[in-house]
Amino acid sequence: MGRAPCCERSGLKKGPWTPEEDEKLVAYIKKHGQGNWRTLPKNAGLARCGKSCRLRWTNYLRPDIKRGRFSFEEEEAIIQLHSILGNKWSAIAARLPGRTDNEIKNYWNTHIRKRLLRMGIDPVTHAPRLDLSALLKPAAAYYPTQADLDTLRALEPPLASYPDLLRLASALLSGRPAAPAIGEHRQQQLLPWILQQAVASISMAQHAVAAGAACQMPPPDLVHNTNPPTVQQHQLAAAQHQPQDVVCHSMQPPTAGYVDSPLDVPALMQAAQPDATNLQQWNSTVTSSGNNHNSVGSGVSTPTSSSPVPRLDHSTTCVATTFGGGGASTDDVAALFDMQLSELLDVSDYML
DNA sequence: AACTTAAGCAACCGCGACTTT
DNA sequence: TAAAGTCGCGGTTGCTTAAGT
Repeated sequence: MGRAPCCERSGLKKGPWTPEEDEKLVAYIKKHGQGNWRTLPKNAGLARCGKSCRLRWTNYLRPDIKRGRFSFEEEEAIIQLHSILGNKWSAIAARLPGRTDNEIKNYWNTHIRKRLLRMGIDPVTHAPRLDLSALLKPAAAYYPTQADLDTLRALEPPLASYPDLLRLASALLSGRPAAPAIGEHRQQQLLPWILQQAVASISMAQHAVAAGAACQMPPPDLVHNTNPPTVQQHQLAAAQHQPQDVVCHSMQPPTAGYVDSPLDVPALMQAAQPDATNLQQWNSTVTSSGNNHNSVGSGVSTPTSSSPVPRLDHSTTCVATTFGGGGASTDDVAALFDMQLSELLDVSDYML
């Protein structure tokens, strides 16, 4: 069944198309229709192979092609369709009006695939690479506002440099043997709260710095500092210099809507050894400032607050996702959490 | 300002499926 | 029925541009 590749003929041009070539191709197809790609280039006066012409037309020149950034809805559709169809880009494109298979394929490889990997989801099987369902579900319940994301993204040093926060989160999620057991349900409920605290803490610290406060913490310009300020230090500094014109929506550990009984904070602090002292101070600062509504955090959102931005809704996104029983150990999850907390928050690409 | 690196995207290539002779 | 021809798909490459140093 041998067949010579159509582009092997000598003298045919390759590479980027010129505006003149585009014009010729469009004019010909408008007049004669697509017809026979093999004979089209010759008839249209193009020194190209038919394959190249077809590609140029279907991927770029076709009048019904939609240009510009993929919408959140389109991205959701791609993920869902891919979970069902796999790498059948043409089949996926057929369900997304105005988008080409090539465009979807490129977008998948450069954006979606990376994001799924960051979230611990295998982009091929759409299953978690570890058993992260317990992490992803509460993360999905937290809807960062644009202000939240701006705060986190502008953070110097980055969020990952806050060992106290990360350690607390890891301890809570791993349920270390030395600590009182923390139920899976509680762990799921705690993650959004931890993320909220991160945003609030950082925001408070930044307000303090902006106010030019003389405080007990090192200056924020610590990119190269091997000992970045602790959350506690930020909190202490911020508590002394709270602006009065902003309101924090929620600075308390989750109650209604999140947990069905009060948090046992001392037990959690015990779980967060060896930095329990720092964390206890930090946490008490956080919780005590929760009721006065004078604390800082211009955009800390609660699950019930309305958010102006598209929401990362895993219940929709993962509709066709199979959460297999990964069987990862709690240490695995803790290690992964240490590494990926900040990345789990990186949903800024969903912002328009 | 110059250089390096990374990201995005258009285009190419090889192959398989389908159609025609 | 088999060879030849055509088309379309998916993987990959390489160019361009933006961002970082």
